Amino acid sequence: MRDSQLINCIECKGSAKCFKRLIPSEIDFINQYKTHILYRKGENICKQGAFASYVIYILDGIVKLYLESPNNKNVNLKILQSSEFIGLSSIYGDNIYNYSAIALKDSSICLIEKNSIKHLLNNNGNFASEIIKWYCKEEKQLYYKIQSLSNKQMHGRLADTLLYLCDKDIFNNQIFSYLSRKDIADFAGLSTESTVRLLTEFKNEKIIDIDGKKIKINKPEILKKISDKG
Amino acid sequence: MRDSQLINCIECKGSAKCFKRLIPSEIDFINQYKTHILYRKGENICKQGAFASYVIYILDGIVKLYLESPNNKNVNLKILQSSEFIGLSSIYGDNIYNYSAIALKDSSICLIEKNSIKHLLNNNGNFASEIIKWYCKEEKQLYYKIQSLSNKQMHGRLADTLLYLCDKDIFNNQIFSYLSRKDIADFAGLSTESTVRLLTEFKNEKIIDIDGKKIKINKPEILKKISDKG
DNA sequence: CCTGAATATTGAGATTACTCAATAAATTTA
DNA sequence: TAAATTTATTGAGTAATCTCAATATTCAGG
Repeated sequence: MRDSQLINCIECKGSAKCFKRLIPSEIDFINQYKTHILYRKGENICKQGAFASYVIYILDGIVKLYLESPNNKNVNLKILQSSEFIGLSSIYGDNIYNYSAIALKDSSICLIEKNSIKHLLNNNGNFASEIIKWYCKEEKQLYYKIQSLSNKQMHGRLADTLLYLCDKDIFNNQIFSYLSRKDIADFAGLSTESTVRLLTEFKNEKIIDIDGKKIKINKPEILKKISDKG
Repeated sequence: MRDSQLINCIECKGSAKCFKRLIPSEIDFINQYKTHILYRKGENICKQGAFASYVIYILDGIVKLYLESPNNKNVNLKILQSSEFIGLSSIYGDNIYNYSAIALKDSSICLIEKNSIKHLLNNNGNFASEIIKWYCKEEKQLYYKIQSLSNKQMHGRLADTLLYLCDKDIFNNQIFSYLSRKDIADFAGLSTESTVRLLTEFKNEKIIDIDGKKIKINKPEILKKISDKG
């Protein structure tokens, strides 16, 4: 589904902070090099290892970013929503996506030609600065993830995952309705069974409430303590 | 030890690619906002959680970057050498270092005022682009690390670590003389004892050669296979 | 060159977390 | 709505990896 004609960058409401740093002629420029697509729930938006000739921008939707391994296990990196980029790093580097992304619900996506973004980066330091800001945040999250995965055991890792997925500043509590137990497990780096067992344990200790797929944190302080202890 | 007077950015030979994108007046500018310091082996160059008011640039040396956890375990992120930055992400973000760095041998370091870098980023898209290039590479490495830590078991993780540390394009084979078994363990996310046992195992299978601290890969194909299998 | 401290190695036992299998619940499809 | 499929849950056994303790080796300082 393609409708570049219909959606115009100039009046686009889903515009990220960095686009606000562009002057009108630059917005016009980028408008020529983008395509708009609707992805259905469950569809792959990008595939780890595939050629990356455009940068993906989420206008509206929920997308799961994850890494695939040869041994057929996945790690979930993060959930992306409106106004977020996928595949920025393909601008430089290998011309290949470093991760896979899948739509968790129908999602409205813009594909932007890599070279047009590159052009803007070279010519507009303000725009580039915003992108660098994005990388700063991103980097910090990845460090946090590495720390969690390598230094903590099950309880701590699941606590980290729940604290992330229950963060009100990022998600509304609907997010769990899009996630399976395996999704949660892949965030925490656990097997699905271990995840289920631990969730029940947390529930029995009244740390969380479980209602079908919905999970709610009851005692964030305790969960934070579990996260810190590892 | 401080000698900004002596070392001048204009004729500095340790200059990274991004600095080559600066015009003379900009180099002059940055020259005013930097300090040069010598760190001795074993000294902390930056500390996770500490205020970050400058960006650190390695003129010459070997530096270990690592994450600390509340539960007193470390993960090693990477070894940095000449012409590399530390703490770039503090430019935006929290004003705090997200990791610690320690000198593995006497290292010559430049401290550059954060705001002067920020100024250049905003005004020189070419410079900013080089920094973004750096982030692209960085991000990829971090993904690889996450994948290794969360999807692989001991053998695969140690194989990844050895393949990294033995990479001729990055290090000469001296690098191991600066690393303890615990350092290697912290790269692979293993206990020191498990690391030692596995190294012996690899040695007995003639996959690697061990001579004291020095480690050499004998059969890279096999090690890669172990890495892939996880 | 000797001595004390730090690092490396090995073994045994304990713990963590996984896998496999069976069952239950939820969701989709016909 | 019923059947088929997928997802979630639970239990039991097993594999992976860690911890602790003992010993050996290396390294640094006097």
